[in-house]
Amino acid sequence: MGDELRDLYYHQPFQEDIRHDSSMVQNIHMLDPSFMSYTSEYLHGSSSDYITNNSLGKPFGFSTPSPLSSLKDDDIIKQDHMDANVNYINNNDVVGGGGGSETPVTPNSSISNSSSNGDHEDSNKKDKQVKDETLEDGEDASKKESKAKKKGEKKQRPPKFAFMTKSEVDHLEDGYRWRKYGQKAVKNSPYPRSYYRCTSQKCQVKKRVERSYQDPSIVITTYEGQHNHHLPATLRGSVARMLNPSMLAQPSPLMAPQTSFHQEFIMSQMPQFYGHANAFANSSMYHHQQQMQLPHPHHDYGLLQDMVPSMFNLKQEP
DNA sequence: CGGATTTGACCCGCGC
DNA sequence: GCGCGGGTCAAATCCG
Repeated sequence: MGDELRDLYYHQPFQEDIRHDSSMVQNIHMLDPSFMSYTSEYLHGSSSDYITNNSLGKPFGFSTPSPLSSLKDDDIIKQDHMDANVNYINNNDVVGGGGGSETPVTPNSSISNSSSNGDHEDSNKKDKQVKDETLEDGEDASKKESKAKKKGEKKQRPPKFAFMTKSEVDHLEDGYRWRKYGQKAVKNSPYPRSYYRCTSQKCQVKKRVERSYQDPSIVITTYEGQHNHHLPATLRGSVARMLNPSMLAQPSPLMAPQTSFHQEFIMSQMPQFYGHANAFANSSMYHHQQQMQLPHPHHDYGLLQDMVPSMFNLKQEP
C-alpha cells in the first residue's frame, strides 16, 4: 500500500461491543467488500472514489447477490465475484498484522478532526433542510446551490466500515448511543435494514444494521463517519476497554480484553475515498480467487488496529 | 413529559 | 424521462 493511499485513509470509528449479548455473539466476521454492494450509492455512485483496503477481499467469494451466502462458521469466507465498480486493495497488513506499526494510531485525533465527514453529512443535510425551510422563496436558490455542489464533484461520503457479527440481536452495543431514524426493506431479503444516527450532538456518525437473509444469524453492521466525542460517560467504564483506543483518546487494548470472548474477525472491509479505482480493477489482487483460512479466535492476532491498521489511521487535517 | 421508535412520504442517484 | 432502490425526514406513536 502506497504512502499516498495511506495518507488518505480515514480513521474508522469501529468498535465492537459484545458486552450485553456476549453470550449470543459467537463470531465476529469482518465484512467482505462485495457485501458493500448493498450500498448502491456507495458503490455505484462513488465507485471510483473508494478503494477497499481489504486483506481478505479476494478470498471472499460470493456469487450470489449476497456475499454472506457462503459465510460459514468454519472461518472461511469466499468470494468469486466482485462488483466491477469496486476496487479492492489487498492489504496484507491486515491479516499479517505486520504492517500495523506502519500506521500508528493517533488516539486523540479522532476527536479533533472528525469534522471531515461531518461536513459531508452536514452539507447533505443542509441541502435538504434548506430546501424544506425555504420552500417559499428560497427554493430555487437552494436547489441551484445543491445542484452546483453536485455538479462539479460527486457527493463525497464519509468512510465506511462494515462487519458481520453472528448474533441474535440486531443492534449490538458498541458503547455509543444511537437513535434510529429509519428502516427500509432490503431487496431480496425478508429482513429490514435499520438506520441509526449517533445521538451525540454534532456527531454525524451513522450506522446501518441489517440481517443477512442467507444466514439470519448474521448481523451486518456498517459504520459511517467518525465520532467526534468520547464514549458516553455511563458506558465508558464497562465498554471502553473493548473499544478502539482512538475513540477513547487513550490507549487501551482493543481485542486483548476479549480473550475470554469467543469471536472471530474474519474480514476487513475498508472502503476508501480514493481515485485509484481503475488501477486495481484488473489487478491480480482483484481477480485473485482463493479461499483463505481466517484467523482463529484463539490465536493471538493482536489488536484490531494491527490487523487493519488503516482503519485506525486517522486522516490528518492539513 | 421527554426521548426514542415507527413508518409513510419524500429526495436523490442511477440504469434503462 | 421514467422507474427503481437506497437513504432520510418528520409526524405520529410508543414508552419509561
